[in-house]
Amino acid sequence: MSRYDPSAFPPFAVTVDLVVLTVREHALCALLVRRGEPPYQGYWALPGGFVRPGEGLAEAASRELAEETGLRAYSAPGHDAAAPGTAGAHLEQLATYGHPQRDPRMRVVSVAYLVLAPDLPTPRAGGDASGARWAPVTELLGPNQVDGVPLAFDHGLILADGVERARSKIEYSSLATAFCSPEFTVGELRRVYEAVWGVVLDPRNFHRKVTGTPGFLLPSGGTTTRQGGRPAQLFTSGGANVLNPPMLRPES
Amino acid sequence: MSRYDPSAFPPFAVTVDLVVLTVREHALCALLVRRGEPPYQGYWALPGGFVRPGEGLAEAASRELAEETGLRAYSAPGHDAAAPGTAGAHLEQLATYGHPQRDPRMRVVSVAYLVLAPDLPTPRAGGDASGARWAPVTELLGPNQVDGVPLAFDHGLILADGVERARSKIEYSSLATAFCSPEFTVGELRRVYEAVWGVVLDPRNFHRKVTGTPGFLLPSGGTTTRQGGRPAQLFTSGGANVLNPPMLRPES
DNA sequence: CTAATAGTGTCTCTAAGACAATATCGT
DNA sequence: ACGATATTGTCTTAGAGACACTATTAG
Repeated sequence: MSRYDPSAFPPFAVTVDLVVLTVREHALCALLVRRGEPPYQGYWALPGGFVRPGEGLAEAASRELAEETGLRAYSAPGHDAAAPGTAGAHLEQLATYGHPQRDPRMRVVSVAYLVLAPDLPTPRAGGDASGARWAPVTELLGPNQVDGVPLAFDHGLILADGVERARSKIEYSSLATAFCSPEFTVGELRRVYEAVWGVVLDPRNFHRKVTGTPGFLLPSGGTTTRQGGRPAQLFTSGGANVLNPPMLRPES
Repeated sequence: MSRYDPSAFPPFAVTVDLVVLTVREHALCALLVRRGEPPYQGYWALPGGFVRPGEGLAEAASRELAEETGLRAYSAPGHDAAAPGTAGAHLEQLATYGHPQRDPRMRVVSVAYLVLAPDLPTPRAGGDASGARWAPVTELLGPNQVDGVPLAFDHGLILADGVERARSKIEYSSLATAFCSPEFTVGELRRVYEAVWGVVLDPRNFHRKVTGTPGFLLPSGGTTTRQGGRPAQLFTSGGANVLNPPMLRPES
């Protein structure tokens, strides 16, 4: 068989799976859906589905995200305005999983995408999922499980990779702002870092650092007192893709 | 159609493409093969090929690498001993490319892998390739081309992503040692950084930095004078996956 | 000897971490 | 006033970059 012979290719199914992360109540949470049919019926799984003919991979991920959560995603550059009543979310490709036996029925290659979203109302169940929930990732990692039951397929592994990507990427990019509303305070951003890394940060050093890193934050002019205490300045993301100097994770 | 209905999936072909990088004569070079058949007949392309039924993705990448170069690859953890007469190479997944029209004949999703190898004898042409060569990446990037002709398919984009991954990953990992022979000197390692980043580094500060970073280098005891001048200590890779503090790319 | 590369030391400056102190709100 | 959060400032220390200097080889 020649290298690119189109008439003799082995048959594969291609799916996308989504690691959708948000910060809720000071904890990093992942979106799970309950499978309504075999295999793994009744198990919790990552949202996802088949890539359609003629549809790009990121496009498929974006579509599945909208179907299951109503979220509108923007890929890395060029933040599309979100439609009214919906919120924007960061979307990027994570990795591809293609172990021959990862699906018991047939050969499935799944391209996983990572989505970072601000805190949202409880997800709506969409598609074939018979339920959806946010679960704190600390409960899902380790022996990956929900109430003692692991996630379907290799989704525990995919989730772990997604969480690790998010934890490392907020070090050297302004991606942590994707977990915040369009306007946010330094304190809110700090609580995002604390939740994602699972650490406690010094508010004074954090403030000096983020406001002193070029391109990280843009003052929007307003102030808010929604956290109580002295009113805090509001910022929007400066959109810098790479932070210099980077934010450093403690205890390393 | 339900989310994972195995009887109604759209047909995809799945391939692997390889971005194989090495440092030759103080330049970062990529391995290209010449296509022997349409489409893009006569164009230079990345090595690659179909994933076989029952074969994992990394396994397919490893097989294609061996077929086209004789290189034996090791995935990130657990460096397998290379077979006699062959050299080991680092292999990791890069990204997946699935634009619906990326192959003019049919729907092909390609999982790209990044391979970092020490300098080697000129590659042997294998498989259907009617030729193979190392090309400096500085000539291939920008308006991606070889002698004014772009690479086949979207391989220019894949190559650019692979080079960027290599450039950023040697900052915070000991991966640069994958470009060196098993035993190497600090000067040889510095020339790797200079070639990959396209910069000139201060030999004195570089020496202080790499020898002072825990887990980066292990003294092997021997010395060599293969560079001329005062004999240099030989080191092996310390295997640290994450460098702390990281190597910093100048001019940022 | 000179040329070349290896390796050490010294100085300056940036920035991280540990705090003290002040500012401005809700109650 | 009190408690909470925001923000500024100060001190100490680690580490990056510039660069003088010494060490050890080949020719």
